[in-house]
Formats: sequence, C-alpha cells, structure tokens
Amino acid sequence: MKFEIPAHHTHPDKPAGRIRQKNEEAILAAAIEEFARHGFKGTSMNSIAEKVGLPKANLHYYFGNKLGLYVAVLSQILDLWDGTFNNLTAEDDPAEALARYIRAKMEFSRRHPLASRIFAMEVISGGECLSDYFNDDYRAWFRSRAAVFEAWIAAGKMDPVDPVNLIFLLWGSTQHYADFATQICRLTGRTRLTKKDFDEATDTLIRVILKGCGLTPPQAEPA
Amino acid sequence: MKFEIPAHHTHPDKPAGRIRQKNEEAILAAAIEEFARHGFKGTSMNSIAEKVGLPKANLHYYFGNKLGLYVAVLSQILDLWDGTFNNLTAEDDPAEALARYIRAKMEFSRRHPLASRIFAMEVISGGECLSDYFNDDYRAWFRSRAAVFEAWIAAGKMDPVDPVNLIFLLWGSTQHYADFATQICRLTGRTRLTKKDFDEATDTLIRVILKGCGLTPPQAEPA
DNA sequence: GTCTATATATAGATAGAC
DNA sequence: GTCTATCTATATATAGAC
Repeated sequence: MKFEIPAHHTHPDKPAGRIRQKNEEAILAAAIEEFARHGFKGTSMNSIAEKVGLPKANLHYYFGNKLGLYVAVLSQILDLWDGTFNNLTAEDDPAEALARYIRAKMEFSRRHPLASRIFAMEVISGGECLSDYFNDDYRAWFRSRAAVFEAWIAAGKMDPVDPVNLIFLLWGSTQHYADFATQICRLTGRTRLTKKDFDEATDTLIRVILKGCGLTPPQAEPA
Repeated sequence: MKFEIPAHHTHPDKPAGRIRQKNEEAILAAAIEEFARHGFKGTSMNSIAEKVGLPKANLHYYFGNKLGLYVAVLSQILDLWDGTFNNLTAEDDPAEALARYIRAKMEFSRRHPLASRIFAMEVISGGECLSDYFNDDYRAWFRSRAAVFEAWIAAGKMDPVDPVNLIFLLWGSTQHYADFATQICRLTGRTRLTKKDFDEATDTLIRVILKGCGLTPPQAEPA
C-alpha cells in the first residue's frame, strides 16, 4: 500500500524536511477537496496544483504519481477512522456505549465530511484501492465489534437484533449526513448543516435506534 | 434538463425508430454500468462504446454529447424513484405503511444497485446535474412526506420522532445496502448479496426502526 | 529542491465516406 | 443511419535548466 518517496537531499542551512512537510500537508489538504468532489479518475493533478498554488511537477516530486497521492489521502482518512472506533466493549452499559458510538460517528460526519465522501466514492467505485484495507484483520475487527452486541444480547441486556445488520444501520444512518449533505441541504432549505442540525439529528438517531434495540437512552450529556 | 436530439430521417423500408430504440436502450444499459463504476468525469465515451459494441460516433449521434447521455441515464433513474415512493398517507396504519416503505426501498437497493450508486456519486459530487430535480416541487414533495409522520404523531399513533431526520434514517440505512455492497461483501465474506441477505437485513431494519418509533411491527407478509 | 517546457497518451467531439 | 479517420483539448508524467 505504501508508495516510494523519491530520495532527495536538503540544503544544510534549512532544517531537514521542514519545507517538505509543509508542502505535503498543503498538497494533501487540496487533494482531499478535489478527490471528494470528483473522485479519483475525475480529479486532475493540475486542478490540485492550482488549488495549492504549486506547479504540478512538485506534486509528482513529492508523491510519485497520481495514485500515490490518492493512496496517501486514503491512508490519512483511514488513520482518522481507526482513532474514532474501538470504544465498545462487552462490559460497557449498552445504552451508554451505543449512544457514545452514534455521537462519535456523527461528529466524524460533521468534522470530516470530505473524508467520508472520498471513502464512499472509493467503495461505490469498487474499492480496489482499499483491497489491502479490507483484509483479514478488518474482518476480524468487524467480528469483534459484532461480538460485543452478541454478548449484550446473551446477557439479556438488549433485544436479539442481528448485530451485523445493526452495525450497517449505524453506519448508513450516520454517514448519510456527510455523504448526502448536498441533498439534505436542498431538501431543508439550508446552505450548510450547522452544529445544531447535527445535534438534533444525533438525538433522533440515538432515540430511535436505542429504543429499537430495547434500550433506554441515557440522560443527554453536554457536548 | 432535456437535451437536444439531433434531427434525422429514417429509411422508408424500416419501421421508424426501431433501430434507434434498440440502440439507445443498449447504450443506456452500458452507460449505467460505466457511470456507476467511475462517475461522470471518470467514465469515457470510448469505454461505453466498447461495452455496447458500437463505434463511439454512434453515441454522439444518439445523445449529442457525454453530458446528454449522462442526463438521460439520470432521468431514467429518477423515473424509477418516482415510481417507488409516494405510497405513504396519513390514513395508513403507521406500522404497516412504514414496513412497506422500508421493504420498497430495500427492494430498490437490491434490484437497482447501479442506479442507487450513480445517484449517490452524483449527490456526493455536488449534484449539479440534479439541480433541476432538487427544485421547489421536490421540497414540496419532501414536506408532504414529512407531514404524514407529523399527522401520525399528532394522532398519537407513534412517538414524536422528528420526521425529517427519521426520513434520512430510512434513506441512509436502506441505500447503504446498494451503495456500500462492496464493503458489506468484504466484511461478511460474500461475493454478492443474495435475496436472503436482503430479506434478513430488511427484517432487522423494520424491527429496529418501527420499535424505535413506538410502533408494533405487523406480521410478516410473504414477498 | 523548484519550476518551465515538453513528451506522450487519451479524452470528447466531428467531418465525411459509405 | 453507420462507421472510419481525424481534429483539438487536456490528461499524466518527465527532462532538464536553475
């Protein structure tokens, strides 16, 4: 999955890699916007270069080629995801843990909508660049998440809802607010979704899904 | 929204439009597959022409240009959607009507996954080609759908769940099975989602969402 | 390390023979 | 109505001056 970064040497009077780090971050930020808007094939290196204000030759110097830049963007996104999940355990109180998980997913949709959209477009397009990510470890991680629900069900703490489809319900309903924000704004007459919009949507999701699983929502905790 | 079809005349010894109709259908079918996989900008007229087995000049002859073909594909998809919705009324029994709606949406995801994905990619990409579709009529239609839930709530037939976010919950959770089928297959070790997979997912969605709205699911009716 | 100029491939679109 | 050949624009990528 990793791409080759061309060897180079730095000027002695400047800290090694400072310019590189700054430029790479700027390029990645511009690339995220373009890839989120046009997908991989629909994005041109030229448009990214113009947005970041560098000649496109620099993009090739830093990331090798277009696929290398795209994979770097995807890697950054997946790092974000890994940091957001993994907070559910069988010992948790189901209602509290599930509410926390829905809040975390909605907060991700609010703060990283472009990342969510790039991931969505990649999966919709077949997800070939994610084949290394969709591996045995990923399946094992997914089973461990489903096992938490199974444990709660076995302990009689929640209704016997199929854990696999419950997870897809959680993902689909929360990611929708990032991926389909354009449609939501058009339908509700907004120009963008506010923090308040997300809070209300989060409350609705927590209320419906928890009750649907036979759980009593915990008292709202301050954001 | 409509594009110009070039004027032409037909040979007198052949029924007018027979060849055209057949070719246009074949081109649209191939275009749906390509656009669903690569999005608008990522799809080339050449790839569509090769898939359908016609020279690409024919595609331009029938649809004018690439955007015309894309809009024709989108129009066909939106026609499908219009035929699927609009079955909820305030007079319906909420539990039965909602279960029916979830079934219809899931059946759409199962039978028209490519259509769902093209719509999703278009919305994620900003939905400029849908700006004519996301108009005042669409907003009015959406409010009429939300009003059905409000009527049910006012009549005490279901919990006071915010109708707008409930609709997004329904859309997000059902469309997920079409748009993210690749990820679902990787996670569950399947090569494709079967009718049985969809039936089980549908049952889970109906069970959780209806109970979450304070409704008692109706007895399962045969598909 | 940076950027201009350019090589090469492929895109959308069309002219014109049949 | 159909299809070959071609035009023009733009894409990725790189060579080489600075």
